[in-house]
Order: sequence, then structure tokens, then C-alpha cells
Amino acid sequence: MKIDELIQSVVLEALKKLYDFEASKESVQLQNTRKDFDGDITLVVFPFLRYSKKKPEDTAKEIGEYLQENVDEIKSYNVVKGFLNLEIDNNYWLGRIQKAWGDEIFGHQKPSEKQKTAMVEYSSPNTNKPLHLGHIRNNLLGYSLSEILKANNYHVVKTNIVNDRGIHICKSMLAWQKWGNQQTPENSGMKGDHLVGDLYVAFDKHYKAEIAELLNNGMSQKEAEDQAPSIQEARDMLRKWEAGDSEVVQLWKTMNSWVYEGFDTTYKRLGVDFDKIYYESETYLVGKDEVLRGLEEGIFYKKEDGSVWADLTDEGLDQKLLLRSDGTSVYMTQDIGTAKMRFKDFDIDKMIYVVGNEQNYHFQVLAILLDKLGYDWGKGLHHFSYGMVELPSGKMKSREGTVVDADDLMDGMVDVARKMAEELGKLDSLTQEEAEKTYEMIALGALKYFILKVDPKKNMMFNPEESIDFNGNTGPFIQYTHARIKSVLRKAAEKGLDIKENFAVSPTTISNKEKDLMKRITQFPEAVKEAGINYSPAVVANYCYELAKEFNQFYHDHPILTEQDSVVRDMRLLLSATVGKVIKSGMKLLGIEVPDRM
RNA sequence: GCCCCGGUAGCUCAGCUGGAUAGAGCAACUGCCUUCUAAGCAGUAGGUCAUGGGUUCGAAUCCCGUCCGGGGUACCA
Repeated sequence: MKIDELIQSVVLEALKKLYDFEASKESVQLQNTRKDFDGDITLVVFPFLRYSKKKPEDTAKEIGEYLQENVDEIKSYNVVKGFLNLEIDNNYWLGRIQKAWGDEIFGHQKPSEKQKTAMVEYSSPNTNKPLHLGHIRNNLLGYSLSEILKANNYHVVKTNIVNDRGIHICKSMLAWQKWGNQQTPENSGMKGDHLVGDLYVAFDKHYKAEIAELLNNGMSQKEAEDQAPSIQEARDMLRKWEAGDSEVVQLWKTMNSWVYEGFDTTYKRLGVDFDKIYYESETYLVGKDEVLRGLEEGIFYKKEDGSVWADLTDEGLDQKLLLRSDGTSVYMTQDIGTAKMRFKDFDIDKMIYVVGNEQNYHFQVLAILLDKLGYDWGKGLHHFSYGMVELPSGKMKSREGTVVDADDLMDGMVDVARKMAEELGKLDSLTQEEAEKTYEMIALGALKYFILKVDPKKNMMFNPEESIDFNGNTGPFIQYTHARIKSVLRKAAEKGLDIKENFAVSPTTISNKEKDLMKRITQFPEAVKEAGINYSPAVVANYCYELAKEFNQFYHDHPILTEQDSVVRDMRLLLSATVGKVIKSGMKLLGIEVPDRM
């Protein structure tokens, strides 16, 4: 039994014996003792005063006395106001570390029979432009959340819904036909998604020019936007696509394949992947059928112009469009179809959508609509709503060219990592190839940690000039700590020293810093669990940082290999090895690799 | 207008379901490499937790108002 559970139950016992009161588990508030006080675990006694009818100090003292007598691990206690600080025997912490080192899956829950299936949708790009910083946050969160859920005994299916059809891709296709000069990724050397993205921008440029001309000729803004030849042609192309025009469909397939190749490269570099990919072109008709069924069954209604709507005023919401008057489907229609297909394809217990908070309303409505359509899982959909990434210049806007491109960003960070490492002369002993691999690892580590350490729910600021940091509370700091540990372990191996798990030390030879570090390690499973419950990779990120920081403090003033007392040396070696293992394991949950040297 | 989210040090962020004197990093200043990796460690300075009320033994945390910022809001996704 873990020490806090034990203390909790003995506290309940004490309350019964001392004050004849049956308290609830929840009323026993245990927390880690603050650094400025003596002790390891603190019991807050304020809630018990009404039963003890004594002063806080006296109540704490009585409970403290009882605990010390009945819990072997409690060495001593002290009372400060209403806080009962308990000091735990050092050997207890050492025992936990010895156990943790031997535990293959320390921090993870054992996979069990009654594993639930969670499907996590993330990434969800449009196929008309390359991935940018906003997608990066999405991808990193989705991937990390999946890893964290796996560690919490979920069977996870990572999925991606690719928005591969619609007016946006037609715009790029049209631009290619008119101004593409037969360019392909092969003959231009361009990454496919960038090539298509540039065409999209080219379309927008021409379109804008046409609008300007029409405005000059006295047309209204709205009319001009509607009448411009480019947009007319794009719409025409979309109609042809929906009609299955072979030439259009062929071009569509070709250009999408360029984009997918580009995406794959970016995904691979980011270290994310998917178990199942859905394409909107394959789900939108399913959604349309569902909407039409809803219409027949009187769940939805049709307006005079032919458009189909849902009335959500009973739910305190508005009317929601489901099919346009021309019969074409909207985003909501497609999402209904995708959801239905997923629940048909998999035995899903928990469907999680990793989508930005700007779509909170959309997912609220989606859940209600699916529920109305008779799907009992509808209300159970979970929108993992994360905040936006803001730039110093404000919000990112594709058309205004203020986006930070994902590939460019990664390239830039690798450059900085390389420069930094060269200045420090850190990787001179490595081969060129090994060094490049390490730069990549550090750059990605910096980027991923920077994004994941922030509470997902909150908007965050990213300054491309300043946010690239490798010191302090950063990924590379944690990676560096791991490399340091590995270095010590290599030297230990050279000296023929093994990591021993079973040994006893005199409790007094464990320093405060060593104990702090041991306590921190034991908190890893709680951090993983909390991250799973709250859907928050940030919990794991911040834990890893605290652990690394504490290790560095320990490392600074505790010799390991040069320690004369062999038992103390073994303990420090074990402690270091365990920290290294936990850092690696924790960072893996964030999708961050850690190097053995840097 | 209405709905949702946020406001903590100059900047970027922690602060768990209310608990002790509000924590990190960056930036600034000061020390520490003949000893296991200085991408490190130690220290100084920096705060009316937007603001006004309320709830209670106790509020950055919960409730209400105000101000500021962001997002959404019936044929974009």
C-alpha cells in the first residue's frame, strides 16, 4: 500500500478512536509538505476541529501521536497551526526507488482485460495548404494525449479526418490548370503540399485582382466576390467533381496525392502517426443520408428554399443549417457521417476530437444532433478543446501570409540547435550523421516541449524570434539531464559497476536533496494518471521539468562515481539510473526523444 | 446584442478538487568549471494574483458585478 493511502486510513481510524467520528475519505486532506517546513506529508486538520472541539494545535498533536504509534514509516511529526507535518522514514523512499527501478512499466497502468477503446481524432488538415504552427499544436497534443491514454490502460485508435474535397482544393486545381506550367513535385523539386499551397495563394491573388477590377467597374463588393470569373470557374469545377467528371477527378487525385506525400514527410518528422485515416470525400454522403433520414423522421425540417435545418431552441441554442438549399453538404453534415462510420468501424468507448476552441459551438451541436438521430453515443463525444497559438503580430491567417509554416519552423530550429551545439563544442566526438540526428532531436524537443508544457485549454503565445530557447525550462534542458545521466552510467559500466536494486543504507546517509529526488520519482505515476484524467500533457511536461531540475541540483553537489562509501555510491547510481529512466519514459509520453549524448 | 473562454513578476508560463510567507524559466545583475557533460548550479532584484464585492477558520483558486483581451453566433471550415 502506498504511504498516503495508509496514512489516510489510519487517520480515519484515529478520528473514530479519538473523537468518535466517522469521517469520509475525502475529508482527509493530505498534501506534500512545503519546502519551508520539516516533514514529507502534511495533514490539514482544520476540517476536523468541529468534531474534536479542540484547538487546531491540540487536534493535530493528538492525531500526530496516534499516527506515529500506528504507522511504522512515520518517523516523527511536528505541528504548525492547523497543519500536521509527518516525516517519513528515509528507507521508505529508498524502497520505493528500488521498486521503481525494477518495474518495467513504472508509471503506466498495467494493461488489463477490461481495457476501453478511445479513438482520438487529431491533425485534420485541409488539402489545399501545408501544415502550420496551429496544426503543430494540434498534432503534438493529439499524439501525446494518445500516448498518455495508453499509459492509463486505454486501447487507443489514432485517427485523422482529411478534408480532401470542397471548393478550397478546386481553387488550387484551377490555378494549376491556368498558371501551373505543368509543375509537379518531381519536376519542380518542391514539396507537394507547398506546391499546392502556393497555387492556392496564386488563385487568391488572381481572384482578388478580378474583384478589384469589378469594383472599379462599379460593382458592389458582395456582387464582385460572387461574380469574379475565377470563383465561377472554381464552383463549376466543384460541380463537375461532384458529378464525377473524370478529368477533374483525375486532377483531384493527382494533386491530393502530392499533398499527402508532403504531409507524410512533415508527420514523420514531427513523429506523429495514425492508425486509421478517414477522408471527407468518403464520409460526406453518409452524413447527407443521415440528415435526409432525420428529415423524413421529422427530427429536422426543410425551409421553402430547400435547405435543411435542425431546431435546437429546446436546447437553448439556435437553428442550425445541415444542407444548403442547393443540396450540398456543410461541415456539420460531414462530421455526422464521419462519426457514424467510426462507430460502425470500431467498438469505441470514448471518442475524442482534438480540435481548436473556436469550434466549441460546433461540437456542442454535433453531440446534440447525433443524439437526436438516435445514437446513444452522441452525447458522449468529447471535444478536446485547445487554445489558439498566437503570434506577436496577432492571429495567424493563411491568406494574409502571417502563418508560421511547420516545415520552415522545424528547419529553423534545427539550424539554431546545430549552431548552438557547434559553439559549445558538445558533439565533436560524434560522426556527422549522429550529430545531425541529435540536432534534430534537440530542435524537435525544444519545439514540442515549448508547446506541450502549456495548459492545452489556454491560448498561447509563440514568438518565432524568442521562443526558441535551449536553456531553463525547456525540452533541451531535460534532454541534457538525460544525457548527463547516461554519461555517468557509461562511466560506471566502464568501471564494472552494476546498478544494484537490493541494498540497505542507514537512513541518516540519505541527504535531503536525495530524499527530495526520491519523492519526486515516486510522484511519476500520479502525474501520468492526472494527465490522463485531465487530458493534459502539460502535467507530464511540468513533472519532467521538476524532476530534471531536482536531479541537476543533486548532481551538482553529490559525487556519484567518486563517492568512497560504496553503498552510498550504489544508491546514487540507482537514483541516477531511475531518474534517467523516468525522464525517458515521461518524455516519450510527450513524443519527445532524449539523446544519450549532447 | 447574446453565448463561451481567459487576465498571476518586464516577457513566457506553473500553481491539483479552497489551505501555511504566490512559484519557475527568460531578460538584468553577482558568484561557481585542476574533480562524474557549465545546454548546469547558487544568489540578488522583480507581485495590491485585472478590479469591486460576497461565501469561510482560510480565496490566485468558489459565487456575483465591472473593466480589458480572445473566440463563437442560421447556407465558411
